[in-house]
Amino acid sequence: MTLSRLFQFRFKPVQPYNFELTVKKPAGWSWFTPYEKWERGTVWSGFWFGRVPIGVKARSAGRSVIVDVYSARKLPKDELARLEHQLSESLGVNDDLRPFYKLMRKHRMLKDIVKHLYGMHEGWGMNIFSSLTLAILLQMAPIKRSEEMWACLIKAHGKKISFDGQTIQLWPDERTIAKQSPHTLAKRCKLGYRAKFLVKMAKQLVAGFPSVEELAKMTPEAANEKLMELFGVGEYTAGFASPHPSFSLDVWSIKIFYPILFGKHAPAKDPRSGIKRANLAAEKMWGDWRGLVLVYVLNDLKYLADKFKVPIT
DNA sequence: GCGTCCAGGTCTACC
DNA sequence: GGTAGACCTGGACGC
Repeated sequence: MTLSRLFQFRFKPVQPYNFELTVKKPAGWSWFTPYEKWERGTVWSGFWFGRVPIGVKARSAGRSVIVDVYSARKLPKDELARLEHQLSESLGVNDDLRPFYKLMRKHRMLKDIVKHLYGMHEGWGMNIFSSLTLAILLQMAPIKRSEEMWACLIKAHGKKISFDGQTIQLWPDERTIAKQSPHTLAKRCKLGYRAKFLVKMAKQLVAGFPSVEELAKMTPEAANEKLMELFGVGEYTAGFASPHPSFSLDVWSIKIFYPILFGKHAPAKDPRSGIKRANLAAEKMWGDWRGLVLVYVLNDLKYLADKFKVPIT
């Protein structure tokens, strides 16, 4: 599908702000889709905005971020305003990180991370189904296998969009996945039990579900509860997809956070058992900033491993 | 080469 | 409401 240029948005981020660190995280996480392109300070990416595939070209210009928006059809004014708002949230341009940095600098293991990732912001995903799909494919699998699963799923069912001389492949949308047979999906992309989760969840979303914006207007707890009504979505997956910053620890990240929170390694036999205690300690230590602490830590793991012997594998 | 374990969770049945 | 056990798959590991 070929898209035409629709509009240009210009954002003035609250400083400090680093565009490259924000859209291209050091840990390798992409802005919207694993198949977006990055070249000399410019990113080409895309996402589903409701039923409409959207392409974006974004770059930094001085203290501004310029985003060109591409679409196959014109959007009414109110939709355009919604898109502008969601893009500003996806770039985190309205967030003042200074109180967060003040907090990070108090911790002996975290203070240097501020220097390494200064100006990196975290934003919303633009599409709930894409975020949930990613989280479900991360369940109970080493990262390499998760990558194989999403590569196959996007190749088989993701939409290709072309704009500004680039072709980007999007995550599959919920209407496409809702029509698939879980058995076929499981066999084709080796998704295992996750195929049933994806198809049932897609059907629930097609039947009607709050948008990212509506979830953002809820309290973090209410948004998580709503997300957990979806089949296959537990606390971890809901936290991953929620527009509210969340502190979603899993069996892997608890091993990293245990030394940061308690100064010792997680229980070797059953690391999962420490998750509840770690969540309470993080809330006490960092309050509402704990979600961003998680993002910063996961994007500077090599430093933590080298300097503090934190287990990262 | 073969069997077992387990990984960036969640659901279900059972108590 | 709390808690085992099952769920896909494939790589790592021990023998």
